[in-house]
Amino acid sequence: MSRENLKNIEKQISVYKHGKVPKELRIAQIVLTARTMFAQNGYTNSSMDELAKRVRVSKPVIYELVGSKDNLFKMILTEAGQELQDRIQNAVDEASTLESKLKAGGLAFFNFVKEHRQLWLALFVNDQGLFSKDIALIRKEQSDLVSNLIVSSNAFENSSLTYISGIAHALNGAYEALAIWWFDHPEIEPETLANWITELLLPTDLPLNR
Amino acid sequence: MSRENLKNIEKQISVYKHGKVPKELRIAQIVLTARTMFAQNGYTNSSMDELAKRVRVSKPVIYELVGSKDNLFKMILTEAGQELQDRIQNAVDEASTLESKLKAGGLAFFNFVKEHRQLWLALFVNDQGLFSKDIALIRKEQSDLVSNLIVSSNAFENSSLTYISGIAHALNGAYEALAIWWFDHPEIEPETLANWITELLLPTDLPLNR
DNA sequence: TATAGTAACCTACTTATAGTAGTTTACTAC
DNA sequence: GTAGTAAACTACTATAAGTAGGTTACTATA
Repeated sequence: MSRENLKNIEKQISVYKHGKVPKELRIAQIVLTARTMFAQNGYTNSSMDELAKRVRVSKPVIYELVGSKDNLFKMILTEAGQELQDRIQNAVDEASTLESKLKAGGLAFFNFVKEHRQLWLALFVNDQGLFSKDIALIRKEQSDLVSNLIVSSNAFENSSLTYISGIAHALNGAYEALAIWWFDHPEIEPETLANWITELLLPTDLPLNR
Repeated sequence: MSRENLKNIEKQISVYKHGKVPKELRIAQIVLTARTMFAQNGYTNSSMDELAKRVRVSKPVIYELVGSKDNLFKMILTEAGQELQDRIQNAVDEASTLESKLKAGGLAFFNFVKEHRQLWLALFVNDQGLFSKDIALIRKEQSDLVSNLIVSSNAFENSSLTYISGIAHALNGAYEALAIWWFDHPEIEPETLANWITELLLPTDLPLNR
């Protein structure tokens, strides 16, 4: 991601005294500036007027070079997605056993998020602001429900509350992702889905709807 | 959710010949109409002008009664979130063992999604359109990676590809949710998070970072 | 060194949509 | 039948995406 950083690009640009900068360089500057802007403000709260101001260029230049706000966001999204994917794939490839592959892949993912917190949030999670807090609240309530379930069952009796809270959120994320996946597999019964996740958490040797 | 349906409300409204409808009734009509509109078009692609048209009222009436587009969406989001929460809680309460509680809770969730597919998507997942396809593509690539991992490890050797695909998506959802949760627990190391999910999937009896 | 061609850029607009100021209409109580 | 008010309206502002059409500065060739 961003093989060249913004400082470099702008140094190169400063050479062109009267402001006529070659296309490629200008595009790189726009994309990198936009990436920062989206990370700071999210998609909706970023405006093309502001971007033009930051790049010190008029709006039609932006549109000429990157097409539209949507397209600009998609470029950034796709590039970041590719880097994330590559990093996970490499990590997995370099490990040998299933367990070490899972650990390595997970670690690669969390390291990516750590390095690009704001950007990751803006690109992959939601259009920050507006409703993220409200949705977070609903998620928290559901996770609390799961946490209570786990605690009262003594299934993880030697575990810390932090761990349980994290696992509860992870579990809710799993349900949600499975529900999204379900849109493309509508023939599956709700009972089956519920069984899948239960079985994943509490493995039994009983034959299951797999 | 929607103790009264829209048909009922509009029947009551039709009594008021010259269009002066009591506040409460009008609010109910607006909220229910908006819920349908948001479910159909998502937040961004819904406009207050269109809502006013559907309700056959001028825009200031809408603003007088529900404040703003944001607020309207939040009302609907909160109500739906509350119903979802209640249904899961009831299902969990009525079951006895941990396993049956997990199944019942999961089933309640998936039934809710089934009954309100479009609305659930619009409220809880994303502002449809724009980037949902691009994000879905990235998620799919990552899930494929996980699927391949599972298949090649023979960890689930008697499982169908559909099941494996679903589980892979669920697992990715778990990672993502844990990363979001991480924003509120930044002191935790990436390694710890990666271990948590690995351990969840492949339980060992070794002591762990819990 | 003049000038034709073009890449890069600009000013000033249109369109869409959230939100509002100020006014009018119909029902209600006396 | 008239005063008061709840409900509604017309017509506006502001912001932001996107565009039409024209201008400027570099480049190649005579």
